[in-house]
Amino acid sequence: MIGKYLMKLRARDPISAEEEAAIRESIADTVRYPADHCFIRAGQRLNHSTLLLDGLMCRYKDMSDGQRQITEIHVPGDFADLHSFTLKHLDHNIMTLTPCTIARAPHERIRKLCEDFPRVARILWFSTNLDACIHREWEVSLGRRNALERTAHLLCELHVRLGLVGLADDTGYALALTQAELAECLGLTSVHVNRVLRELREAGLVEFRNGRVVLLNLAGLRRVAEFDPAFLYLGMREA
Amino acid sequence: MIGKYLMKLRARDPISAEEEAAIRESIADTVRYPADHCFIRAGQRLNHSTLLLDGLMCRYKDMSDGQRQITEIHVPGDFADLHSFTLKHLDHNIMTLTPCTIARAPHERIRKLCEDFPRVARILWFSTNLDACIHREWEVSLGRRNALERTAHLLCELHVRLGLVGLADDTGYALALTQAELAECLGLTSVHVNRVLRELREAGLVEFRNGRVVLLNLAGLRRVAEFDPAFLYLGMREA
DNA sequence: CGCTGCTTTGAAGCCCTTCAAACCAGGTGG
DNA sequence: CCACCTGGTTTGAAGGGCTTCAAAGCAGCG
Repeated sequence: MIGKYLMKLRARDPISAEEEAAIRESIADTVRYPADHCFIRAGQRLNHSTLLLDGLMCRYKDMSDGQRQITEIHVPGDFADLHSFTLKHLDHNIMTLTPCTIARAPHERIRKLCEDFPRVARILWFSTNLDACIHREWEVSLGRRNALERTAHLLCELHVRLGLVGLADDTGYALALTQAELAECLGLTSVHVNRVLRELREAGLVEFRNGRVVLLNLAGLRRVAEFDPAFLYLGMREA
Repeated sequence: MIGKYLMKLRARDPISAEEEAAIRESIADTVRYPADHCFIRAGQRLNHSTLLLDGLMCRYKDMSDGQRQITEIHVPGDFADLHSFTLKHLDHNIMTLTPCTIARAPHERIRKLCEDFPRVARILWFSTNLDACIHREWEVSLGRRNALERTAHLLCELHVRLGLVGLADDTGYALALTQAELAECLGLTSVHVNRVLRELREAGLVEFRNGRVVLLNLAGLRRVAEFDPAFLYLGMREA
């Protein structure tokens, strides 16, 4: 059930059988949400964290004029709000983009898990730091990359992150996002995202149609984005 | 010596005398760096974390064309690279913006501190999550706010963060940044930052001259930025 | 078979960049 | 003590990338 999560953890750190069992025990129940469902609001007091098992969700902030900025996309195997364990309420909303299955881990159980297994605590801490790495890379995209590079970069990022949990291969991956949602990630308008996607398609790099990203030329796409996956810390970190 | 750090922690969580002593013991030594000195490079293996005692520093990423994006500014009392405790190497560089005094905490001591004091561990974890909150707010600025709002927002953020450690008051604060460095935070050119600062000055909101931010109309500045300090988690989080 | 939501395209305009040059203050050496 | 240099600030003019506004096209679905 939480196999994708363990798969992702083990891509970066070894996990013993005992640790795995303890992690599994921290899950209380699983729930299904429909698409476009905002299930965590900024400021709301939280006492559990949400592990995404299936589907796509995002963190976002609303502007007063109705615009929104998505600050991170979550793929299966991500803890969408593990940071609420220390923050207790969030500075942003979280919503589903597609129908989702999630598992819930009460903060009380996470606390016990961390105290019993300090190494697991560091791994959980690491995973929230990884969210910050993704945020930083988005800051670079939003601040310094033009629309084409920025879009290409996001598609590369999602390719790697979905690949880690077996949901992407060399040919591409399923991505049930609208162009408007992409625009909300990229700090662009949906009109311009549409033009950029056309440009990427006509350049023979990538095609995004009917909820699927088809990689026509991955090396070329990465070159356009100047994509370096190092920010995702794929290898083992300890000696 | 690490008084500003404790001051900042206590703005958000109570710290007992015993915990304070343990935190103090995790510091090995203090060092001084000159201005504009890059002392941590992306990818470099790290075995200690850097607590900023005095001065300003920043995290930044370089682009291939020589541009850079600053992803966060650090003020005294900030752990500039506490995340290296779990990441072991960083995805970005860290450099001083002014001459700085820092204290160094070996990862080995942080590990012991966390295992002996799980509550302190959660507070340290919280503080890296707070960096992520700041990153998210910058994503919103870079993605959705125009140059005027974005600049105003950053000046408001620094006002609050410096105020927390006694380095800002109602009249303003010292900020030894160049307009080019501001531009690197804001995803703008220094030319445009200059024009925006003039606009803020002529609107009677804020004046930035000779390394000092003079607040002429804080309420007005916050209104322009639509600044809400909630993302900095100033209050106590626990019941 | 006509909604509804998403995609696509065109035309006009604006915010910010680029390029260029003048200005200014502080520090250094003749 | 001033001439010079250097790094930062300021301003102008032109251009471009992205937005805005508008409307047509298209697919899935009741």
